[in-house]
Amino acid sequence: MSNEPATEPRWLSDEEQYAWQCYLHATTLLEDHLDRQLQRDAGMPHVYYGLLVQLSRAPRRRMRMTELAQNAKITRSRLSHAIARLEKNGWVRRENCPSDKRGQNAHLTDEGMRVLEKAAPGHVAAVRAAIFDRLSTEQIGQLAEICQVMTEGLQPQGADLPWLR
Amino acid sequence: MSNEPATEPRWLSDEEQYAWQCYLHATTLLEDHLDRQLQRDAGMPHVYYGLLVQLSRAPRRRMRMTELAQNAKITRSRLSHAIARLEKNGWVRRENCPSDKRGQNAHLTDEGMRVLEKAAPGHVAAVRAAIFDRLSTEQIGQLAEICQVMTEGLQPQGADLPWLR
DNA sequence: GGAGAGTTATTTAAGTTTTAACAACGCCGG
DNA sequence: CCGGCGTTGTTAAAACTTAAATAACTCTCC
Repeated sequence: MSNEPATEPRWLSDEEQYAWQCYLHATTLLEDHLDRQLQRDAGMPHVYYGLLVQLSRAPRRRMRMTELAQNAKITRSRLSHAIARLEKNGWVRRENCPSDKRGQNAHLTDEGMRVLEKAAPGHVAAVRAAIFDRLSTEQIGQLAEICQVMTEGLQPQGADLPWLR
Repeated sequence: MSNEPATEPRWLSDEEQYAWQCYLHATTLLEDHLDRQLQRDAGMPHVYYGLLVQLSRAPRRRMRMTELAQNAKITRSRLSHAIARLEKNGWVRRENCPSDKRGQNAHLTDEGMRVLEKAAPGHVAAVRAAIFDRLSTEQIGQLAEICQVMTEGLQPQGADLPWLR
């Protein structure tokens, strides 16, 4: 077993390097932008908002911690902290899972639902303004396609597909 | 001056919503992946690595703090902390700016350069494996184009273009 | 049934990021 | 020259994330 690179590393071509710069700039700017927008208008960062969205779409607004973490692409640890905070806000409550004594369900409260409904229009508007009102229909399809390919390569091996929709 | 939305919010279409999910998943997975890869192989997160890259490309491996922050798309505060950490590692050193007594130059040390050179091949390989070896030439162009459009809408108004390359 | 292995969720500590406030300096106009 | 205003970079405190360790529970297999 050896660690040295099998060959001279294949560097990025000019086009690739350029695309990579563009990608990094765009994604960090967007994430920052959405974080600020939501922090200002809803009092929480983007990831936390995403958790509420997930819960709002789940049956009975409840979801097991692990499932929620997987859907949101975050670690269980991070989720624990996040839910603790959201619980303090009164937007989520924890419940013991009846079928598995280890388990917890995160439950979006009515108040959490209200907060979400109040924040959603502004958030959608921000997302629109940053992306979908700027791209052609064609480009939106291309973006989805590209991101799918990326995800395939990054998804932990054997992650249970189908993973979206 | 009123705050209510002028009209019913325009929600995302199915295609847009799908693309948005794909985007969020792909970008968070990639960022996590690169963070882990670099943490493991180079002892620093992706953003910090990006700072070293910027410095390595600058004349005399030096750059003013504000300029570095702008290029890396992070706040000056965040940069201060980051440079403090990198300085502790011996990879960067601060120097007073001769022309402006308020200013500081971040200087990539020889040791920092070695760390960077050692980490670069693995990092490029990871980026390749996640993106560029999976996308067609056409898609790479599309990605760059899309990210450019996004960036245009997010760049702080009047940011001094031309901003890349 | 029970040992061993895997799963679920949390906790602790360390590291990172954000926000707001601040000190120090440069620049411009009177 | 000097007062006001903008800039540069840092800092303190709070918030957030990560990594590793842990307690409690389930599952598998004999």
